[in-house]
Amino acid sequence: MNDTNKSRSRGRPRRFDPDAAVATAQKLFHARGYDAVSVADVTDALGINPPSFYAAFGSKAGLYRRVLDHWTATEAVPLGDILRPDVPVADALAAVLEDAARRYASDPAAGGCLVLEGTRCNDDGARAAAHRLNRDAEAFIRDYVAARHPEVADEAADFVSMTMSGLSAKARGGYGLPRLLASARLAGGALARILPA
Amino acid sequence: MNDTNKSRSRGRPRRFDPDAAVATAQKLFHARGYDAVSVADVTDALGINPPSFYAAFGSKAGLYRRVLDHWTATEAVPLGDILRPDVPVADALAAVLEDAARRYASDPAAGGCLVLEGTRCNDDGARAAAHRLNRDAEAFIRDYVAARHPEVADEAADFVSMTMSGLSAKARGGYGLPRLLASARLAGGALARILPA
DNA sequence: GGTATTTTGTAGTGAACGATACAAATAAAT
DNA sequence: ATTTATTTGTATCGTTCACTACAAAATACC
Repeated sequence: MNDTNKSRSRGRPRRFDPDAAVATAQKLFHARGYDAVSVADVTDALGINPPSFYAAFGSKAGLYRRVLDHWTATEAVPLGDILRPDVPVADALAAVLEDAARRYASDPAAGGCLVLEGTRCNDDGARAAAHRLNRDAEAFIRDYVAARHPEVADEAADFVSMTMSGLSAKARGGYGLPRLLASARLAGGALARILPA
Repeated sequence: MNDTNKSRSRGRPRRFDPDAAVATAQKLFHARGYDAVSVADVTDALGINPPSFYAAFGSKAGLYRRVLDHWTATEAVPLGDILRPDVPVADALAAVLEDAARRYASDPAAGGCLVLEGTRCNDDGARAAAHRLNRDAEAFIRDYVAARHPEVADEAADFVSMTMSGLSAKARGGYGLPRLLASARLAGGALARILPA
């Protein structure tokens, strides 16, 4: 509201772009996990000092929340695109698993899914933020299945979610694309048994 | 060698039993994970002081290694019992997944598999120890499958391992036995497609 | 009983963590 | 040019971590 360009940026200009900083921090968090990345790691990578960091992001968890938002907008599995109403449900869910396998393996330096791995960190606020995103995704999948197969919606959504967690864990453990893809396809095939076209 | 009962225990006797201490520590590590358990947490739970702890276990990672040994001997999925040569491979692997689901859900306070969760901790030594156990289990499964279905041994072992990681993650996330079991059975069913009886 | 040996309790080590106090430095607004 | 708001660099703060030095206490051996 009072953030018009009238009273903006009086004084020394920022030496860094917050959006670019979020992208850099995302790489760090993705590669090493929330707990293993210190604020000093971030400030070193950005070439800034702690006060600038806290002025921009408030806290380590605050930066992580912005990283999660950036991730969901750019690199998360696009559930809204894949879960189409004109495709058999089993095929759509199998496509989600395949897409997850490809994304988790796309960056060998990174490790699995930023959100799923974030749900295991030791900071309450950061873990809660990641859990919230994960629950939203699970609910989205469950609702998609329920529209056509309500009696197995919970079972199918749980299985997809469980498989994505397993794929993410294995990606973090060093599995490459071929192995992840094979496991994802095997899991996807299982869905056809409870979700007839 | 010179640990005969001749030169044993001169001075004040131990106030705690190391074996019972390992069991107590196992509960702590299992419930909260390696990183979230401090040495102070352990010494408080045991009613001992840090010097006694370090005299008995050497280090936090040293205690963890003993906890892992105790776990594999008592609470790990008994692969040697389940993977029998007189059972169809697909059935045996499905039984492994079911057993894992039951074990991971058996203690609501605990979270998943001690070993699998340990592979994600931030201590190099502890993580390596957990990874080693996990690799051994994977190799055991792979060898079992290879004896009768060598062409799909890697694929099947990867899938079982990935599913166990997913089950453990979901157990840690709060899923109860019914949901874990449903996902485990769905995954087990997928194995029948590549492992004909 | 005296002595040797081991564990105990207290206290504290250095390092790393997330987060700040404070004043010099800088550039827009007047 | 002066003022004013903001960021910067430096130097921490307080806490927690894994781990240890040291001396008093307690028991087995002689």
